Amino acid sequence: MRTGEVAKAAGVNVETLRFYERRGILKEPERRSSGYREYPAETVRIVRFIKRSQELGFTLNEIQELLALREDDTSSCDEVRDAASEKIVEIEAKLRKLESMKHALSVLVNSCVSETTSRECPILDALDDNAATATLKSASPEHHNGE
Amino acid sequence: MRTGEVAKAAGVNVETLRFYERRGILKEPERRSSGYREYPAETVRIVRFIKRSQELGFTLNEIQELLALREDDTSSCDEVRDAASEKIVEIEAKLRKLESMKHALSVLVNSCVSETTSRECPILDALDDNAATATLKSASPEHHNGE
DNA sequence: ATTGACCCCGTACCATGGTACGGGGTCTAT
DNA sequence: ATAGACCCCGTACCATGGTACGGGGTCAAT
Repeated sequence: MRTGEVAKAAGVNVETLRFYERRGILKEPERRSSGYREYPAETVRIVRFIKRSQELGFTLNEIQELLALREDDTSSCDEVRDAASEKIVEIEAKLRKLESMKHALSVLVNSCVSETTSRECPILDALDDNAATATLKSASPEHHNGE
Repeated sequence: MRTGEVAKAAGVNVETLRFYERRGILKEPERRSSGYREYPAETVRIVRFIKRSQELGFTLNEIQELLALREDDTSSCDEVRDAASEKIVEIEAKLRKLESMKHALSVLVNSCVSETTSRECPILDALDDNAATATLKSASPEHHNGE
């Protein structure tokens, strides 16, 4: 497939493909004698994967790691397994946060349905992971500077 | 609370608070006669909410909308309910994607445990939402340019 | 009344993730 | 053989979400 085809099928800009290649997230495809890139069909799926992953809050670096897990025939199986497990943990954390966010919004919707005014804001409540009390303590220097 | 206190408690930079204020995502706090900002304790929770939401792939604009849902006493309850419902739908979509991603990684981990080589990459599979066939069709101009 | 920790403000800069531009070759169809 | 659609490359630019800087005022303790 040529760049335009891949781009269209994946719903991205042609430039984006070039960008991903420069970034190293897509590996360099074959070239025709003319210099045109010739992508394997798989590329479309990879690009979609990237886009979806981004929507879920993964950075390109993280996505690159995820993609590295496949095609990692050479390196040890243990490494791959560990890396994947780590990602699973991250994903589970995201799932929990989303769930609590969803819950908060549900409460909001319901309170809204039942009464016509006067609801207390559940949004912040539900997203305190250490809950209520933490607010007043001011301490706990929990940097999540991570990555 | 003063800026430094809020920043520390929320685990962000002081500059970030100023930035959020400029951006309009945090409303302008009271000022002392000296010009010092005097934040309500609640601000800490708001800022944490922002940070967590970002990790889940929400943009500051979206987060601003979410925050607008609380404290929307003035406007109609219907509006708030609708907006919240909309967000819930978005969140559910994210949840599904994360689940399928998690599943893909689990498959990877398991295949890795059982055999020591030769696994076919489940990562891309699991994240095709329209699955396999879509790849070869090239058509379906499904822009998710969203917003 | 001065030192140190904190706050103010404006402005500049940074990384990430692209997008756009523009001059040029390629490829197919007429 | 020439137009129109596509591709190449490099470089510049953009929005988002901050961070850093620097010159200056504030505040509490000594």
